[in-house]
Amino acid sequence: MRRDMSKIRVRFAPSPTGYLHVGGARTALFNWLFARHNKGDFILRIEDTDQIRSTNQSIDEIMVSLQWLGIDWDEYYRQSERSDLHQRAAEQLLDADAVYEEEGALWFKVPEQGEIMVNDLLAGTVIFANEQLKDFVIRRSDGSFTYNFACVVDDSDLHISHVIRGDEHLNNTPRQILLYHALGMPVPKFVHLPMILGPDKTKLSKRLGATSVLDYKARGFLPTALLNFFARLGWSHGDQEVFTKQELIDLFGLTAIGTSAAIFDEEKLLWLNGRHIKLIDPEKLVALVEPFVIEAKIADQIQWQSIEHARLVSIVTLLRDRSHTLIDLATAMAILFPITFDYDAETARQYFSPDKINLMEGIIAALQPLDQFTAAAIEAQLRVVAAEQGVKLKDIAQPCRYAVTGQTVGPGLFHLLEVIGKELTLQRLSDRLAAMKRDG
RNA sequence: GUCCCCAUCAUCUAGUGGCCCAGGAUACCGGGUUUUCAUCCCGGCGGCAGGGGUUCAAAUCCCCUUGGGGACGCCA
Repeated sequence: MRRDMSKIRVRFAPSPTGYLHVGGARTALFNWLFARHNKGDFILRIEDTDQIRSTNQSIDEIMVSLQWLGIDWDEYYRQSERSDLHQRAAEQLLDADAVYEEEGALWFKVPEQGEIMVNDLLAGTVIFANEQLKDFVIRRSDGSFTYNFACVVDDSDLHISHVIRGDEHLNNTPRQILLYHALGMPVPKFVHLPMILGPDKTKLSKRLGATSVLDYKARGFLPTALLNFFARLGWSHGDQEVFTKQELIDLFGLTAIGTSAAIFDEEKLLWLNGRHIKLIDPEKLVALVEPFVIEAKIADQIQWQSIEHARLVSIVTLLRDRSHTLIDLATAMAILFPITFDYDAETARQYFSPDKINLMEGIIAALQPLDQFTAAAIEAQLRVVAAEQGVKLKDIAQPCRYAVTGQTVGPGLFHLLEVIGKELTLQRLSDRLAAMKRDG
């Protein structure tokens, strides 16, 4: 087989012992961006040599997570299916007298003297003394191969050009280099990424929870926002904060990666998600928010489909300015559906007091005759009512808004009413008026 | 304990010896715009961990201290 040896080939090599968390996702992203930027290959290799802890469910979840993020791979391998390769390499070391057997396990002999130099593209040259490395197992007594060994054999066999991985692997690197040398294989370039720490400043762990990529999906984050956020944890491009996926690919480079660990700050992610929600095509936003509307039981499938598509596009365009997540957006969309609001007693006293009955009647009378229920027409009519009643526009707008949306805050009222539609608007206003008369 | 890595506002970061008595972003606090809230715009708060060097000049280079993190498995 011929290969272009200069081609950039990187891999993401997760162990399938749990879900994909944000630290792993960031590592995957940096590898992927590096590959895509350089027109190289991105390989997904599942490191499932720990047969006890590895699960298929975990493999599925990792793949689903990556797919959702939009990180696609060019090749896929499972380390456990490559044991023939590992076995041959082990025998090669056995023949070379580089390993010895003890209690059924195969141990690699580390020279007692000397030192091993790691040339990391980020950390620079790091020197390890052999004496503190100690011999290590490459094949367990059950016949399976350990991480350090399988990793080296696979990276070598797959012609990985750059090993881009978390900082916590830096200490493994001298052992791996020793293995490359013993196997007579070329050593790839190493890039050890600074870690992502939790809010407590310790290593992100699966035990801590809430760091799963899929959790962020469920909480209404956009994959592009997450990608953007992950990229900015350690990587930067001047003062730019918001990046599209394509910009990330175009601009990404190893030299712009920092060296210190970063803490995962959800506040900023929330802000960034809001920015991406404003950036995305409204048509796509409609499709993205639908499952959240259904999930939250704001509307069922039938009700959702009963709304004209154009109205859905209009409403998300109006509502997205104040949405940080798709859940925010879905929640705000409740006004489109025939639900009853829980009017807060105190707020209702303010807007629906008996002295407001004339006002409410005026609003209804003004909107009732409109044939074209458009924002412009609604605004014109409501301004007339305000003038006639001798009050400010807000004194009309707020009671009207509260009656029709159950909220005191929201998008511009005229456009909002247009999207909600004449029927629902008038029905809600009439219901309120009736209640005001009854209670008053 | 041993080894390794790291060190600019609370947080993410720009900064590769002079352009920096340090810039941007989030958060927070004011103000403006608006029918409300948000968005948006303007302003404010806030940092080069400490100490030694090197240099005409250091956030930037070197050393030490301190602090933080990681690794020390027949886990990955």
